[in-house]
Amino acid sequence: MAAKPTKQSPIPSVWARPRREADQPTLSRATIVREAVVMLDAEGVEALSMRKLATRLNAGAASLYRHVATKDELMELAVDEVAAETHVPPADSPEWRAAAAEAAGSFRATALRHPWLSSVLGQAGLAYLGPNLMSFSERLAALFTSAGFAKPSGPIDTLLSYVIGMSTTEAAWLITVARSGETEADFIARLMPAAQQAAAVHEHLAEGYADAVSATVDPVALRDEKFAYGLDVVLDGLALRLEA
Amino acid sequence: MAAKPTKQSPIPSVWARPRREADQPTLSRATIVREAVVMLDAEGVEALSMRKLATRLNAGAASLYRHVATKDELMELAVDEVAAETHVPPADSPEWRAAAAEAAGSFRATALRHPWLSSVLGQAGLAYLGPNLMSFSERLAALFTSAGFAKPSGPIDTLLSYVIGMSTTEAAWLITVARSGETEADFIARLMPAAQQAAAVHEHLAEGYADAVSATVDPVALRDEKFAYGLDVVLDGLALRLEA
DNA sequence: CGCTCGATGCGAACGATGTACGCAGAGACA
DNA sequence: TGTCTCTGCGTACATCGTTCGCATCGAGCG
Repeated sequence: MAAKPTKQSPIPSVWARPRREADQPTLSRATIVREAVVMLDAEGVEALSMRKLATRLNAGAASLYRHVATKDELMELAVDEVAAETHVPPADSPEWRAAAAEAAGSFRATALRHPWLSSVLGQAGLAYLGPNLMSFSERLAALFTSAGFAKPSGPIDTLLSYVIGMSTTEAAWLITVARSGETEADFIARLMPAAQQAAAVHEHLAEGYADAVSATVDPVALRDEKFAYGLDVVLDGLALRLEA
Repeated sequence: MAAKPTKQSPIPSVWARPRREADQPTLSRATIVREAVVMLDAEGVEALSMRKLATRLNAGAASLYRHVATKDELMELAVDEVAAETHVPPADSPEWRAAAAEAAGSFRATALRHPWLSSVLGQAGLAYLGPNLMSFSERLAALFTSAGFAKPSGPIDTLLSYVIGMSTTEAAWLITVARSGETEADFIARLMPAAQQAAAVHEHLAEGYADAVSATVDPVALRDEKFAYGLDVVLDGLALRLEA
């Protein structure tokens, strides 16, 4: 609605009156959250303001508050919205390790697809009660109990902590890269001198950086590998617990 | 300096002129960062504004920008400031597992002491190059290489990811609790009905919540235990890698 | 001793933000 | 036709991060 009415209210005619526009359905919690996610993906967390979001929806800023109590609440809804993208294999799959690995990878993938997610997860208002995150946990619980763990909360928390921690770090890195406007490889190349200088005092770190400089490989593959390594470590540790 | 001069510049007398106050040394990057940490600890991340911080330092808001380029930069400095509180045992300690566990616990402790840390870590501007965080990594690298790992970056990233993930979750929870003004136990009690209802649809989760309700134990001890479990899992996984 | 100069502090202002208030129109049901 | 509820929104307020230009200070130098 509201196809920008002119400043002064004009002739009070039915025809001049703004008509509900059919293309943009109506303002609703769902449309608001969906558009918020689009904006967050496109411009990051600090570019999302209630006013800009409202403008995108052909609405006034105050209108949003009819469907959403507060911006923080909007954020929680946005988190749960993208949580729907995660995928956990069914519990009856024969190999629990592969299933857990796939669930973990799926979480990481959505966290990297929506890098703002990680910044928001650390914020206060717990979105952990949202239906989609809930069902993610539930499916993990099903997976681990069917795998033989007596109490699945231990494995769940361990796996999720690792995945969240790694994804947060990666997402923060990706945001920084994106902000530079360069490709990841170029950004790394430009950052190396400073990093090396900062690491020069620390013998063990300097060694690692020296390696990194020679390896001009695909940075994406490098991150994938790093994630896989830690994931394997965690799953190994869990497997050990399964035999007792 | 500047003990609030009166609005109109009064009689231009030496005695009326504001004098440098000796008790509050001077405005400097160090004092600013230190006070910022105090405010963050006391009132959380959203309560820290440049104006309020300046007022606390008997200064004008604009003055802060002589020592700090931007608020984001201040935050990075604050992160590195508290990173100095972490502790890693010397590399030559006989038992690398105990040493790694102590380092991890130390990180978690400071993350819980400064719950705003986790929210900021997920934010963009990488503070990972700060000197204190650097030396934390360095000491971890020393520890793991001395333990026998060929390339310490794998274990470091794995361990840190787990610790960061778990601490972030815990800190977010603690912030929510603190905001309620209740004790953690009371808050849990008040939250249980809603959580149970939300979990009711999910059979495996409902089970876990049923457990939690009967266990009216110390919530702090429960969190400690949860952290220790996951930490053991990670260290077991790493130990496995050491034998190959 | 007097002058200059760079460093430091800050009042005021700008644009943007999240949100409260109260009115206006629209559809439902009497 | 009249009333009531729901939805949209113009306006306003307090607060925010940050910039600009000026005032002040102390050190160095002639």
